[in-house]
Amino acid sequence: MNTYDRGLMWFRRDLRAEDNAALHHALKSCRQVWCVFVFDTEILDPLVERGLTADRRVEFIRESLVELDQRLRAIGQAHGHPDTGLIVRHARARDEIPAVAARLGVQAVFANHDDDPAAKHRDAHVLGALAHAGIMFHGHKDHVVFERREVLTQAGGVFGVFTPYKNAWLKQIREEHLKPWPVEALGAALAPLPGPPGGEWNHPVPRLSDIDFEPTNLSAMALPTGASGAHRLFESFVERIDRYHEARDFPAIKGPSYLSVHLRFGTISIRQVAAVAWQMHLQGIQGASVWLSELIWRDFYHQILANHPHVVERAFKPEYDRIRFEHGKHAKELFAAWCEGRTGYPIVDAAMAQINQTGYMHNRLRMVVASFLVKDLGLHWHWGEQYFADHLIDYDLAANNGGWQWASSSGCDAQPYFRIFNPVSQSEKFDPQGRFIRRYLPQLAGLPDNCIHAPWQARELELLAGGVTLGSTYPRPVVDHAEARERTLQRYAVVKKPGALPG
DNA sequence: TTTTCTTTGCA
DNA sequence: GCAAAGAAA
Repeated sequence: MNTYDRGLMWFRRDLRAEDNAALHHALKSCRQVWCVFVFDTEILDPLVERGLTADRRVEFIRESLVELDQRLRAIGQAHGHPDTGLIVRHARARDEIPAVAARLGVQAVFANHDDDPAAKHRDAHVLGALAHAGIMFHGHKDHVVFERREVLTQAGGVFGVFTPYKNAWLKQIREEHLKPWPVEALGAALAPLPGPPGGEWNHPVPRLSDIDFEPTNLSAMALPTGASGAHRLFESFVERIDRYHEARDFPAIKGPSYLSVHLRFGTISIRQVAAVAWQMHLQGIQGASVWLSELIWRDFYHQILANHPHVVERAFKPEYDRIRFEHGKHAKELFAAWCEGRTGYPIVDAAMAQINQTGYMHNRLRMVVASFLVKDLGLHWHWGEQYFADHLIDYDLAANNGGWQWASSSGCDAQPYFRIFNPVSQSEKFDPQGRFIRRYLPQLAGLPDNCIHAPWQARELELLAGGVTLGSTYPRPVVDHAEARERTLQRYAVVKKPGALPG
């Protein structure tokens, strides 16, 4: 009945032991399955070399692996196999997976698709090495609802605009696309960990220090890790999902699901959450429809990256690569001010304080600070993209790149280049009482609501009463928005094709 | 998932 | 003199 005697399940961005496509298929088609996760030195060593050894993502992964290991043990135990669990390695994954597969004598390796260009490159290498040893490699769709070329235009092309993509997605979706891939019932195929307990192949999940990293403030934050943490967040989000459409744009209130990091690392199944959102959408619950749209954006950007991997290096729209951004000494100073949250625009600085202190930023603010970096400071969107990549706990190449290309107007279905956020009106609109600003910029907390969005316009008396001294306790604005806007319109004029109408 | 400027309409 | 509506970026 089994296709294989022995198999290896390789966990990557799918750190859960439920509704997991590759794990399901491994357990179903092999008599015995080992489970492995590799802390990939190809990814981690550069972080160590750059001194970025306090990384919330590494800690999130580590905590989530502890739970995954426990869960695999519990499932094995329920089937009378007491010695199962997760093998955790710290090595170069492209070499280690073939080595582990050979050591365990498996006939097949199972993993879920990862369409990041670097991951695809790594997987191609692994597949080659495995093939050389006569071992099969099975990849499965798991991370998104529809991947690669599953949603296409009537002409058979890849969608480049969101709305028609979304319409086609909604037309195509069926219950069966969201059915879970069960794991628990198949647990009898989980193999005992090799070697003696405590040995190289049978040890607890390493501590951060074992892999040259150090703890962050993750444990102090209200961000629960692992599959159990994801479920808690999802349960509490479902209670307020009917208000999502009204609440999601206001960073001071609890509008979002806060599931992004869990979807990033697969501690919750996209099918599970999309099924709930879709059912509620069909019942006409507006908040659920809007949230489902966000999940479709996620699929959209993943299929853009899968089909147009050049977006990592270049603008989706080639003419946008003609734009000359600032790059001199002054540009670097402006960039440092943006990174450190001292631009003088409170909403921008509060948002940068949020990412710096927590590794998270509210989505409305991601748009605001991205627009500010590109269209107020005149800096290349790659700079901001890289900063987010280094600091966001939920950093995902497809979504982050899509977001920055959108903000810089260079991407698919991006906002038109002349759509330039005004940081003050965004602040007034989405943080009207300055509650978010006060939370992250306590030095401005004493200002009245009507001054907090643009302290440089406040009267001297109000600043004094609020305990604010511009240029000392809080910076003056590093650029004038109206002037910057004019410069940006000039800068972007090069994308206009002669004779063609913009937009 | 916008902003800004100009025009229009009403007082 | 203002707000609403419309056009342009």
